[in-house]
Amino acid sequence: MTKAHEGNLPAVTEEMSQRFDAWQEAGFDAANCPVRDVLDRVGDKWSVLILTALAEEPKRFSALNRAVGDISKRMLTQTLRTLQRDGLVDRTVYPTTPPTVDYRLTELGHSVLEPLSALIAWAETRHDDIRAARNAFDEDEAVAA
Amino acid sequence: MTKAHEGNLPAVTEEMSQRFDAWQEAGFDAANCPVRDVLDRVGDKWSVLILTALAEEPKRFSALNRAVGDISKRMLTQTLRTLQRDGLVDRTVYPTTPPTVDYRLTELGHSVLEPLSALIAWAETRHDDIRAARNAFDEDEAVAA
DNA sequence: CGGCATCCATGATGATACTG
DNA sequence: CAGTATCATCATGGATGCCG
Repeated sequence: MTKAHEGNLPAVTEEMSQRFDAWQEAGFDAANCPVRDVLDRVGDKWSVLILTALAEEPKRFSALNRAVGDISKRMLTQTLRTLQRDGLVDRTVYPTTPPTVDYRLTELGHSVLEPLSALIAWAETRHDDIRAARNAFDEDEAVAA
Repeated sequence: MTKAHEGNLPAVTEEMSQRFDAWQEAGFDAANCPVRDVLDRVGDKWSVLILTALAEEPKRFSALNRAVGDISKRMLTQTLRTLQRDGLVDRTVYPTTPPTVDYRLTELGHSVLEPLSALIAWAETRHDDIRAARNAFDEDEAVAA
């Protein structure tokens, strides 16, 4: 019954349970939850990619479009607007013809790279484990059927 | 033009741009992207909440149902299945009548709490900034209209 | 170049009822 | 208790075409 993780990560475990208890007591209003707010942006299809693309230097709309790859102009515009609205990205228009617009991370946008980078690193180092678990699960399922 | 964030977080910035370059070179297959895999789970409506609820101790289905709050049995089942499939959660059935089932984090599940906790902490400390940015943005929009 | 408006397909989520 | 099955709904995202 005892798994390999008994007592391995007490600090974070403690942290998370306390957070959960706090949410419980506060009633946990999902509509106004900071975590949900952030995860909505982190969880959508393009935000993380755009944030990453802007990490090094500001980029223009069309440069972003090329950099991100197969994103449509519609989604690029929409995602950038949301990131801008949330204060993660700054939009600058230069009154040239044709118009020139560039996007850059704000201080807030830069600061989110830190926790985000940790999550991405976890994803990359642990992805093999996820894939293995997935294959095992699907095989068991196939046997059961 | 120079913002307050010039040269503030060089390490993470560097990390992220290198990651982005690596993705570019590799062709960035979105269908088989580790980050996308993780974000899909982190970004959905219930996974983080369930992971958090299971941080301290294993819980039974109905206990989870109560703990998480307004989740439907349907979504609880579905989310738990996915978490189990990805190897983050372990499901144990005790052959009693009526049936007893409990869910607990695997080592992999525990390990993701670390980067996740950092992201949640960021969300909670920076949420005021996000809200402020959002209000400012919406006001400007209202003025323009 | 940097968008916006429109339409549409898909998947995610919710409500409800039923079951071993 | 711990689900499954079915249907309805809604948000997300893609395709296309137009504009200053």
